[in-house]
Amino acid sequence: MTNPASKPASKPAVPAPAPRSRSKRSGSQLTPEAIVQASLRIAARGSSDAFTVRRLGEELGADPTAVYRHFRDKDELLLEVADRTLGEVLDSIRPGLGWQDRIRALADGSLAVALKYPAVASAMASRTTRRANEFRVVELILGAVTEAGLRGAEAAVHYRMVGDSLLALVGQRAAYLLFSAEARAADESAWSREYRLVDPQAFPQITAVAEELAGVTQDAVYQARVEALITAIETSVAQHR
Amino acid sequence: MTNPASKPASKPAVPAPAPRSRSKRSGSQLTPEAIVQASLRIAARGSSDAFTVRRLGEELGADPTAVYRHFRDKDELLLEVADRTLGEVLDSIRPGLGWQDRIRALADGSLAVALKYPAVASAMASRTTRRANEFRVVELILGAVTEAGLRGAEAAVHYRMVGDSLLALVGQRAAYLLFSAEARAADESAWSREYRLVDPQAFPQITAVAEELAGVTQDAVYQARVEALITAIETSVAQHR
DNA sequence: ACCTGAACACCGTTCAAGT
DNA sequence: ACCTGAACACCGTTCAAGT
Repeated sequence: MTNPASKPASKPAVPAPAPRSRSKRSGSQLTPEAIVQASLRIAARGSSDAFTVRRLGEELGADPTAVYRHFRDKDELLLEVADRTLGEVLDSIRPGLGWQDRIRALADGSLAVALKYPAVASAMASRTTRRANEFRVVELILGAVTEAGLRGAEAAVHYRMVGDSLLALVGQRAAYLLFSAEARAADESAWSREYRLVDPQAFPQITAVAEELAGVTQDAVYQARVEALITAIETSVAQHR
Repeated sequence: MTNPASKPASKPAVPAPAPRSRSKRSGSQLTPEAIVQASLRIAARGSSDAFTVRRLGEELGADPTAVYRHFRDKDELLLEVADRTLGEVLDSIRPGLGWQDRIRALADGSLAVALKYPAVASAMASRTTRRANEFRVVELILGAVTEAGLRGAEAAVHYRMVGDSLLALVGQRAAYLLFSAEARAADESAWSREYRLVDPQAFPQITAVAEELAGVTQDAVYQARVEALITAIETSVAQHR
């Protein structure tokens, strides 16, 4: 209902009268769907292939500017692509879970999809698609906080807490994946080396846990952040009882 | 001091012995400090002035490429500028607070500074400066989680949870501030209008709290996210007792 | 109706040339 | 030793021209 590619390939099995002359010239023949699919392929290549409209034209075998006949600008295309990836997230969540596990599954699925299409997740960290699948995600989170026991304004603000936090969390991970190997190496050396060489007088706390700081994994931080959201909901429920 | 025409008509009344020949030609005479200060001025102008090296050259009254004599690339300059803004955050935290209020003060200060220099906060949401003031922030957060009662690996992972979450939170708010007015309006209309027009059959949860969703303020979400971090630390302390 | 391709107004960065 | 300015390799987007 909300998807723009609403033309349903409606020609049935009966032989089409004219084979729709299309391979004539440059073979392009664009559709919004083809553009979205090409965008997803490029985004899935991660840092090895930038998601630019010129690269997109190449992938489509068309002039770079041809996409402007189907999308107002690159941002509108990005919103559509992002909503498509949200569909992948939703499809990955199996039914029948309790509210805590539903949030965990949403977080896990979001992270997996964000790492699959890092350019999309990184660009969407502060955005809202306002498209079909986003409404489904909102419904999912609201269902979870309601099942937990929150109502009204309390449910609304906790939905926003969860939604914004997950978006930021997976956006951060995706952006990290897009960094140059050099920048990532510098970042990791901070934890593994620089924090061990700090002045113990000036930084006693860092000195005390320098070893443990180097051992913290991204997955441990991810899990702590997701569990913090769940705990916050539980705490709010307990307070409003 | 803020005007770009920095030629100060500097010949004083009394003839200085050797006036350190500098105002000779183009009057630029760059230093790393002057470049950082100019960057902060530009960043403080928000979305009305993009933080580009060409704009920076203009602000300095020098050729845009002159900054490359003092910083390896734009990223290194950004890291230096970001660490400077971290100093502003630290200066805003008054001493003598308990660990919870220390985290709240850090969050409040970070938000204020992020909204003051949105281009910097937005670019740093997934980064680490590895510079002096960042070490001070790490020490502050570690001190808070230690005072709360966490030790070793548990303290380390909770430090990362707090640090990464605050970075993401204020980065999101800063990025939102940089959006075009048009994009912001579209975002707000989602909450105030589109969510009220949703199909009640397909989206019962959204329908139930559509009114409250429109009423959620950014400040309420911000507070919920900060309190979630504090609650997570308290919960972890209670569990490990 | 849709695609092409030149063109525009930007980016960050390099490098030979100036002083 | 430091700054300049042309130049390069990119961006997203517009628009007249093609078919």
